Amino acid sequence: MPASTKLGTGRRGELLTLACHLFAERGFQATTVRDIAEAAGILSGSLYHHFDSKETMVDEIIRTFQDELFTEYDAIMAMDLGPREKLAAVIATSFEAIHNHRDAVAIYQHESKYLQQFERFSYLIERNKQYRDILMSLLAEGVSAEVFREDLDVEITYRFIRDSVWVAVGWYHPERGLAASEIAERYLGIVLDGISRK
Amino acid sequence: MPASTKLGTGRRGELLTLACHLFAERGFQATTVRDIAEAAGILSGSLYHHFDSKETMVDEIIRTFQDELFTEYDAIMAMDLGPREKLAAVIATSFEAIHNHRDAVAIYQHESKYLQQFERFSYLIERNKQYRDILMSLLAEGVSAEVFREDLDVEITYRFIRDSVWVAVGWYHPERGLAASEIAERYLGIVLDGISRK
DNA sequence: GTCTATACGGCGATAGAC
DNA sequence: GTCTATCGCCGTATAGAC
Repeated sequence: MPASTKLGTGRRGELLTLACHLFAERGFQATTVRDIAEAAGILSGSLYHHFDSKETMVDEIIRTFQDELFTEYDAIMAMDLGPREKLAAVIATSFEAIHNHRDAVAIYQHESKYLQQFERFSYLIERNKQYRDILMSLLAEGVSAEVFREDLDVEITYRFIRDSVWVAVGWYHPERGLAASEIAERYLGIVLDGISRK
Repeated sequence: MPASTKLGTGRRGELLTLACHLFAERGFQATTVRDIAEAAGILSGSLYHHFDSKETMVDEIIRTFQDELFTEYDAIMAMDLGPREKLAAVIATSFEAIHNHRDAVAIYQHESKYLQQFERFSYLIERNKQYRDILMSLLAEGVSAEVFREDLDVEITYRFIRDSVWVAVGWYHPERGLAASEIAERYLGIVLDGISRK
């Protein structure tokens, strides 16, 4: 499946996909409405027939992506698995999201801090909390269940996993390398067992 | 030592420190020369008595920081230590850089990709190569010396360490938590031995 | 659904007075 | 070393014709 396919159908969806690609590549602020219009072969004024503003575009892109992603996380959390297996599934799902929605992940990764300052994007803060709850609860549960080290710093480990997974969007390009599932597996190998020889 | 202290003395250094802070907080593009001037209590035109352009400012900030950082890396690589100890020292030095030069690290972290497109900042690409050489050689040496796992994916591990160390600038604030050396130690605990209970 | 034309503001940068 | 004043450009967004 190509990246970023679910941004709606028709002309609106097409324009959103183009915008998504440009936002991911150049950054939200650095991408002008004229850039987006040019990529679509129209003039900037015509964009406003489809969207209220540039902010509306990025809003819709991020919302669509996050709604799908967290639906998948919820499904994993509802499964009858141990914390180690759930953590593995969450991480695998994250790498698959990078695979399937690379542009949207990149936008979220790079523009989230900037966009959070606007009321309109307050849901980004909610989603951050939700993601934090997922990872922290899995880590804590894993420590209790004695599958993770008893001296694990849950807070630092959470941040460490969160950051190191999502920044992979900066270098992971499935078409020129490993599949998402293989990357996830190797990543898990490091996080779970470390790089030291036993 | 407070963050970002070595940006020169006198008025020029003061202005650079202010700019450094704003660039780190709001981003390079989102920070206007008027913002910087206002923070300094002067008008935007007056800035041009000290600097050619906004680009000159960020250039000087990044160069100063990187020159110091890589001097430290070079010193570590020249020491008579094994790969595991050198890796530990490189990582500890990186966390100390986040501690001592948080703003400069944030700027490098967030603006590097954007700035690299200008010839003026081609040294950023050189520095990336240099950093990659340091980590990759340590990892490869560690595998040969049988201190790291023989099946280690050196390329992925390099990216993983690079990314996860530097993104810590987004959340690590020494004044409200652990010292840099303690963070480095816990980080190393995860990377070297993983989170699984043995 | 797109174009023409344009408003309006903020941007980086400059020249010369003080 | 700073201020006054301003230039020229480009940003988002709008109104109305086609």
